[in-house]
Amino acid sequence: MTTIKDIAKAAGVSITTVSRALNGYSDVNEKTRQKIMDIAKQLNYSPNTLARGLVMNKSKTIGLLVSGLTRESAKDNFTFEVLAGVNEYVSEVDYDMVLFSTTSTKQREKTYTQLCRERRVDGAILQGIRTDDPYLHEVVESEIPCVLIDIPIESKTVGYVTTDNVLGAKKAVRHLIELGHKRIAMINGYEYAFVSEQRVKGFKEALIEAGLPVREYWIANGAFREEIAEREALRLLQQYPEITAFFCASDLMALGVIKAVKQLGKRVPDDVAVIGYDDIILASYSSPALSTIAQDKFAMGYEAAKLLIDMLEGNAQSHVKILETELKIRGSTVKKDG
Amino acid sequence: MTTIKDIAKAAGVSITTVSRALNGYSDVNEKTRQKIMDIAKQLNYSPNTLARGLVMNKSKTIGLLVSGLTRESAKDNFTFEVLAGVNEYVSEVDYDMVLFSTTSTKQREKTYTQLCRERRVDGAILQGIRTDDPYLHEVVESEIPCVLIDIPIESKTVGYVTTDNVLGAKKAVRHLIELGHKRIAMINGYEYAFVSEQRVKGFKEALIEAGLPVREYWIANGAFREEIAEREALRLLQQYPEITAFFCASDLMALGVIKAVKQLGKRVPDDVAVIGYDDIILASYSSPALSTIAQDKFAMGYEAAKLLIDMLEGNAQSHVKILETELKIRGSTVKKDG
DNA sequence: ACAACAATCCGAAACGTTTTGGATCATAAC
DNA sequence: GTTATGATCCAAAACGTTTCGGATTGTTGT
Repeated sequence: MTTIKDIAKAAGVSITTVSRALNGYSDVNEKTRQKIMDIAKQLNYSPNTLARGLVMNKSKTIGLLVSGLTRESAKDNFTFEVLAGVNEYVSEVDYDMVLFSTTSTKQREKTYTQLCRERRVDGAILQGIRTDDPYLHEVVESEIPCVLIDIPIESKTVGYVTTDNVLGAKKAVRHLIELGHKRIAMINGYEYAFVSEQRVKGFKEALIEAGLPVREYWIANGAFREEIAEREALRLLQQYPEITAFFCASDLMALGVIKAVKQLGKRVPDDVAVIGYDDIILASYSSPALSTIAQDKFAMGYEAAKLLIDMLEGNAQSHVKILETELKIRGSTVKKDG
Repeated sequence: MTTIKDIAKAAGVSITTVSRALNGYSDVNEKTRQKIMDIAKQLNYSPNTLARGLVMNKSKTIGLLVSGLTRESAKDNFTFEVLAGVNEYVSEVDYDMVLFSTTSTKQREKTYTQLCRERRVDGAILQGIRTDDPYLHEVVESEIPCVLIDIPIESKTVGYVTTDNVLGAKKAVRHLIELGHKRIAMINGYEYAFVSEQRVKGFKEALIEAGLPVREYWIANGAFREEIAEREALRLLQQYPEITAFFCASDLMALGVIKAVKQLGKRVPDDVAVIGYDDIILASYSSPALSTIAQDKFAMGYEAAKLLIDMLEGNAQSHVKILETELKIRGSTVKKDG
């Protein structure tokens, strides 16, 4: 592996000059620079990022900390698309991305902070972690710059990107109401998710706006899991057969709800309408296709990376980025007659 | 950030001793070791991997080179699951993974090899790259240890993991034949994919085994893309209405074929049976649910990482790992009557 | 002729580790 | 009493880069 030293020897200059030539400093003669560049190419030189990182005290690497990078999480292509978005921006600006995950079977004994510090990442993006995750506060309180996805914490070193989940939920519920639904239930995620708080808030507000009663007992938690949502929907439908529509805090749960409806011999959307949240791939392929609130997951990753790197390089205007959501009407919601 | 030097000072020993104590060498007194460990913990010490990597000349990091980490590729959860598998093993053995992708809009001007050498990855896993990708040979010919997914190249530094695609294809076609199909078409991927070569081989062998004619003009390339497969299937079905079944080299293409069949007013599986390959998430959610040859994508990633790291640490028995496939029968194939 | 200045170069230190090749000392063997 | 042995420690070099503070020229202005 050729080093700066080899180039220096071949070019008959000092390593200082080689370094400065390669890095575009102005105090090196254009002719020597050319010569050095040529030799570097000819010797097939690649700089050693470890050495550089060591002396510069930064690695041009960011960490993506995700929880739940499991076999099953493929269904929910959220993580994947965020990852793709992060990767996209990161490679545009010549950073690298290293992936950390907590779901290894033998629970990793090192904390996020330790991981970040050992690997000398310049900053981190956190995706999919619960608000009660102990690591969350550890990271936030450490001085490692980070941006959170869907958790609104802001400080000198932490920012976040999210969507307006209250508004998103409202859009969904208003849509159901416009279709003529008056008896709407909700399957939420779990307590320790910021988006859950927000979406249920939007749900209630939309009902109130329309002059409809808010029935707490028509709100159930599905833990963002398909089967649990199915079970809860089944329970609600049996207990309260008058329900005509479901608003779900995730598409995966909406799919579970659809199963529950079918299981009771009812039809979607004619007997019970269902609307989800996220717009995962499955949403448009299920039958009936799922109406949903679409989030641009790729953009969330992209913007998170952009925000983080802007913060790292000291040119971040703001530490928060709110993205738009969009109502997608498909087959699982339809005008209610009668 | 506390260093080994701080610990040395605090403990009143040399940095050598600290290093050796922390790394479990035997030539340090148990009492001093304890003291050093305590101080290290108390000072919240994390080793600097950059420095370590620099002197040891290895980074305990592997690169995952994927092509096609785009928004759209989420449909095809192949990449994601492989990634999850790689991540799983890598974190089990305390390595790290950095992601490289070629699909950045502004084509990354650096080659894979340069990326690998700059970032000082110890080895690389290549997934989803075509056999005619110029980078492929570059990587294979460089001395960077790597393992390929679904490309059978083997050398002192190169290994691969794949499945038996000939057998897999045979299983699929035999299944169709057993159901009574005699006029079977195939939608393949593209020329520059090893798996395509193999699957079409299996397709033909299965036909011959059963004494059925091989009609080259019933084999079309769908480029692993849903719309292209749909178009090709449409063309074939119009030109040869006698076709009663399709074997597709990927599930995504199979979904396209199903669309084509429906578009012609025919039904799946009654008029035309369709079987895919991969067992992506969508397969079990589409309607009808797609029969397919399942590959354990997570395991492929896991085994690739294991193989690579075994190679790196000099204890790889073999450089190749072949995984099993499994026929999954769902709604898109059914006993043919008449 | 001399000072001032710009252009171009370089030596050496620094970053935080690991490792080599001893040094020191106490104990055991002769 | 001397020597060998083992236990425990350490100084210094090395990894490949960046950068600080100057050194060496040649040119310009007076």
